[in-house]
Amino acid sequence: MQENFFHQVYEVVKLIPKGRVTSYGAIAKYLSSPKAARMVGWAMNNSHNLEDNIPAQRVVNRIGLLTGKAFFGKGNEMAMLLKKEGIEVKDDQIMNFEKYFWDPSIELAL
DNA sequence: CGATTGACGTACG
DNA sequence: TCGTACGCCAATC
Repeated sequence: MQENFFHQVYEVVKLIPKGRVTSYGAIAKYLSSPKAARMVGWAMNNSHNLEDNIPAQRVVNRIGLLTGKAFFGKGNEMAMLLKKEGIEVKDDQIMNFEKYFWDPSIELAL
């Protein structure tokens, strides 16, 4: 367990199961900072600089929109990765978002 | 070193 | 119900 907010974000993101997605707010809320969703996004941006492979494609905004797809390359690689995991993505929007939603505050909290 | 921005979300008018 | 303001913390200008 790390006390750094950023590091905790990375830990949670790496724990996201394949074929599931979560939101910045859900992670922020899990870290006891519901309004710190922006920091989660920032962490994802910085994650590209990390050696660890952070599945940032599984992290989207609260409505299931792939807001950060532009950071995955020129094409819609982010949407493609999600589709490969069995997630339905239409026009950068995850279909049945609630169905694929993975809430750390529920899945990890005991 | 001070001000602004940023892969968001909640609160308030 | 819709629109605007603020908070979160670090990085960048």
